[in-house]
Amino acid sequence: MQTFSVLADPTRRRIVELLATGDMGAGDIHGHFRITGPAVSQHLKVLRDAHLVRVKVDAQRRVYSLDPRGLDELEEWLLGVRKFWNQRLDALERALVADKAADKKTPTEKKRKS
Amino acid sequence: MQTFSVLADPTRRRIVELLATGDMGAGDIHGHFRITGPAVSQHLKVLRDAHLVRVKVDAQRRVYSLDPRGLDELEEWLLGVRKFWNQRLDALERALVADKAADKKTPTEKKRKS
DNA sequence: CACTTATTTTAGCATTGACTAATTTACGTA
DNA sequence: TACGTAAATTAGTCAATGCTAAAATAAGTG
Repeated sequence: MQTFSVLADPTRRRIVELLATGDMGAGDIHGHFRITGPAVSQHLKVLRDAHLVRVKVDAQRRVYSLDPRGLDELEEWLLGVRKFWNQRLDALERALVADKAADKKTPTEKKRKS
Repeated sequence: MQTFSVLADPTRRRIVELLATGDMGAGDIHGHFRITGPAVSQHLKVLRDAHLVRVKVDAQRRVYSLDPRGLDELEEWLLGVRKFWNQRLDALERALVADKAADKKTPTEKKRKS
């Protein structure tokens, strides 16, 4: 999961946001930033390696577009964490429901955490 | 969105994954890694500042748990990007459908990009 | 109060990584 | 082939950050 460190850079995040709105040549991307062309090129290489963007070569122009694989990987990690997290919350809720049921049988006796 | 740089560190990511399965004291977390206690403590501070975990003080023990806010922020960014991206794909599909409809009217004449 | 346990804070070091300037590669055109 | 444009690569610098060791804080215990 290099995806996180790749998107940790604000410039690279903005490039992804930019490409979400439409495909774009390397020069066009460069136009949105104050940094030099090589800097943008380096960021694009990192994004390519992480499968967050892809290139289509058209003569000496390179047209960049979003690659869904990178974002998918991100989402999978997020879902994985949430899955375990929700299982815990569900178990907690079941315990509370069971507790409430026990209360109903002996309403005057309050249950406390051991 | 410091969330990405915070989760860029693999140790911090594992701490989040760990806490997704259940709350845990700082010492218990430390037990899962080879690095020193202070290193873990520093990571926990970073995670706290990013609202990815929170602490409950119990005497000299600190019990850590997941804080949903951090992950929510992450998901919002992801959804934002996907939103624009899907809008583009939808527009593209509409164009293709319109193109196909035009083809139906004049089946022998193939439409090409501009 | 001295002592132990649990954890954080501080200081200093080593590595990583983002940037610029200079060079290189690749393609199209006079 | 020489030239111009588009983009990538290389080399070197500087700041950010993760680590350890040492010290500090805080709470319970003899």
